[in-house]
Parts: sequence; C-alpha cells; structure tokens
Amino acid sequence: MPFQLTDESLSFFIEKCKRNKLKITPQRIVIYKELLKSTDHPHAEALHKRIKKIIPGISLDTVNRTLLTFAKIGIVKNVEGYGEPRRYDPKIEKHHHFRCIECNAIIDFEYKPYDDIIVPGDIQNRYFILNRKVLLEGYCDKCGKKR
Amino acid sequence: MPFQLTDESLSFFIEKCKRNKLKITPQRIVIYKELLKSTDHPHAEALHKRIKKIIPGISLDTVNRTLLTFAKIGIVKNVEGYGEPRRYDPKIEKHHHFRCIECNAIIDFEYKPYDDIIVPGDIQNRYFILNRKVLLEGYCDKCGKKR
DNA sequence: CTACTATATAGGAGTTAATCTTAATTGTCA
DNA sequence: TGACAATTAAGATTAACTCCTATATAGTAG
Ligand SMILES: [Mn+2]
Ligand SMILES: [Mn+2]
Ligand SMILES: [Zn+2]
Ligand SMILES: [Zn+2]
Repeated sequence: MPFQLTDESLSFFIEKCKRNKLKITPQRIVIYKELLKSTDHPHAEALHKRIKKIIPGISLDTVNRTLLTFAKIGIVKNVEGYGEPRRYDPKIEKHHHFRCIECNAIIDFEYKPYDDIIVPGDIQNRYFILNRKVLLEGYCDKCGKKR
Repeated sequence: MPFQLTDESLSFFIEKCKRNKLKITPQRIVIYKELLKSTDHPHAEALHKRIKKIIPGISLDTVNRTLLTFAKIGIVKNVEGYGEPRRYDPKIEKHHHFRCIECNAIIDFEYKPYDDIIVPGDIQNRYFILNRKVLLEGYCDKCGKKR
C-alpha cells in the first residue's frame, strides 16, 4: 500500500507548528511528510533529492534549515552516529559515554552491567552484533548549573 | 603530576605498529602520545593544534590520516556522536538503533528493558540525565552475508 | 655504516555538507 | 484586503576531511 499521511499525523504537525509559531508552508509540509515515510534515517541531501521530485525548485538550504527547526520543536530527532568532525578515543577498553547536550562534552564511565547487556532475540538472529554501547545524554555539571 | 607515557604504552604502540607493518615515525609517536593523554575525545583539528606545539610543521592531513590508521589497527576508537552529515529520524517514540559498521545502515528496534535502563549512581548524581540509548553495532544481514 | 626502496609526510587543491547573506515571496492576522 | 514578519531560493562562504604529488625518511639488506 502506498504511504498516506494520516489525518492524525497532519494535525499533530499543524498543532506543533502553531504552538511554536511556525508558518505552515508547502515546503514544510512536504519535508515533514517525506521524512515521515523514511525508515532509513536519511540526511538532508538525500531527503532533498527525494523532495525535489515533488517541489522541483526547493533549495537544499530550506531542507537543512527546516530539519533543524523540526528537531528544535521536537517533531523529529537526530540520530547518533560517526559523522564529522570525527572524535577519537584513546581508551580501547570497554566503556560507555555520557554526553552533554549543551556543550557536547563526552565523558567516560565504566559500568560492568552495560558491557554484556542482553540483545533482543530477533536482533540477535538477524544481525551479527559486535558492540553494545550505552549512551547517556543530558546536562553535565557545568551546563546543569547555568540553568 | 605531569603525564608520562609509560614504557608499557610505548611498547604496546610499537608492537602494534610492527605487527601491522607501520613505520614508527616521530609524527606517529607524538600523535599517539598526545591522544593518549586526552580525556576529552578530541577531533583531529583540536589534536593538530596541540601537536603543533611539539612538531610545529606537522600537517593536518598527517593527523587525520594517522588517526584513521590508528583506528584501523585498533589502538584508538571513534566516538559516537551527532556530527555531519546529520541523520534525521521521524520516529520520536522511545526506541533504539542497530548500526551496520560496513554500510552504515541504521535500523530501529524497540525493546522495553532498554528504555529505563538503570544509571550508575555516581553518574546519576553528577549529571542530569535526559536520555538513555542503547546502540548495537555489527554487520547487517546484507553485509554479513558477503563475508 | 651506507644505499635502496617502499612508506610516510607536507602543502596545497578539491570535495562535501552545512551555514550565511540578501533580495524576493508568502502565510498570518488585523 | 493589506501590512508585515517569517520564510524562501540562490549563490557565496566555511569547516573538516580527502586527494594529489613531490620530497623525505624508516626499515633493511649488503
Ligand atoms: Mn571514551
Ligand atoms: Mn530510529
Ligand atoms: Zn555541558
Ligand atoms: Zn550493512
């Protein structure tokens, strides 16, 4: 079946935009709809390519700007990964990270129970798992105080 | 106390380089030493700045290339984060990701036990935790088959 | 110790994805 | 229906990495 933006998703979108005083533009609607039907966690350029089939003249800048806006009001999320600038770690023993969402500090911690955290059966069966990492996010002590 | 590269770390480094047929150059030694004493998970440019105080003429390219090499032979690690290109997720409900280290595919899964995973006490006390994510990494079904 | 060769380096050009700038356009609301 | 603030397109700029190539050097064989 072809994808269909449900009334609920659309009204959720409009609701959220209004609450944040964002104008409902055709560009925003199409960007939201297009991301909503993506299951591959695309980046802006990939999405831009798809969206140009619907609004040929849309600019890459608009897609980038709009996705940032959407993330800010919480209707889309950023995905953790290994993009640039790449950050390096000299600590090769098993450990985990806390990351401050304000200053982007990444702080090591060790916690044995995380190291061999149980993997759901269906994931275990379909994929070949090499690493298990827990990523905790929030405010570091410095940034937490300032608020 | 000032940082001191222990004999063990140095012989570990030399051992690993030799096993991988990498020449022991002054640049490589200094890059390794400098990353080893960093606890902030630096990116290449930051490290380059620090290293220029020791080898003023060293090029950024060498730092980048060398860090990649080190990661390949497993003496340093890449850190997960939110660098560019940023990837977006329309799914805002709590969920977790499997990531293929070969093709970089990111695949959703839901697993309740991960959602409220217990946070170590000292982390809980020092930082204000907002999110807890589990990141599983390995080979996806496609890339696993090819090997 | 010296010479040889494959590997590594410096420096600059090229690339990618994002961000900024500016002028034109368009939702929203009075 | 207008006025105006918000949004957009297009192109310039930037940040960080990657490629290119001539030069330098670590490892090693003699
Ligand atoms: Mn670490
Ligand atoms: Mn997801
Ligand atoms: Zn912080
Ligand atoms: Zn894969």
